Amino acid sequence: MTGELLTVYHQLRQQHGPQHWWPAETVFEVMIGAILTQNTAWRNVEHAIANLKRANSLSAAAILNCSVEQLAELIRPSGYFNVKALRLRNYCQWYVDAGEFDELQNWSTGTLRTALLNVNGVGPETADDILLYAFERPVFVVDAYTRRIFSRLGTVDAGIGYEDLRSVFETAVKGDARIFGEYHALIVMHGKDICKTRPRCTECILQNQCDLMVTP
DNA sequence: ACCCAGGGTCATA
DNA sequence: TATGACCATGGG
Repeated sequence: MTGELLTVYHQLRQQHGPQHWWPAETVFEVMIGAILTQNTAWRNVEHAIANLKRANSLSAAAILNCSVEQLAELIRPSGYFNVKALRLRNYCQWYVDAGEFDELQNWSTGTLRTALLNVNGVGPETADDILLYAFERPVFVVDAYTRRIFSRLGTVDAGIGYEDLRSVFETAVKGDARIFGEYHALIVMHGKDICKTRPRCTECILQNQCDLMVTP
């Protein structure tokens, strides 16, 4: 990794320490969590996943065996429960049809990404979450924090598109999945634990400007 | 009471 | 291709 992106990585790493993401017990839990966390606080997703576990429904077969109404009720705390229930079903149907992890593991990253994006309810960020944290492919997950931080630092234009910003990171970072995962985790952690609650806190290392993270 | 969170789809111009 | 409406809970 080189340049400003390396500098910021070290600053975030020094401030927050190692993250060891994604918080999940299995690769399937990563996939479900990636869908449930769309525009939703992770805390709410934890409740939904706990409900699925309690109902012994955290598997593709169990989810496909539920009615959408039952599924929606289980994931209610994660918000958008009606659309997300359909998205989970769409994903699980594709996953089972494709041969699940043991088969998908053999697909190239490009083929797998295209297939994921073809599932209704899986967009670029969700696909990259799954590619990185479930399949351990070296892709960078771009989120709202990434664009906000690096456009304000002047690294990229504020209106840069998802694919262009992903390309900037993947070109500069050039590492394995572990480093991509740590970087994304650090960006999210910086947003929700420090800058969100303490605008202008003096502990922030990003040019001493925690207001970088405050919504414009 | 108000604001937003680890997005994505669909209709419209 | 580019905006806008819509989805919905829980914590600050």
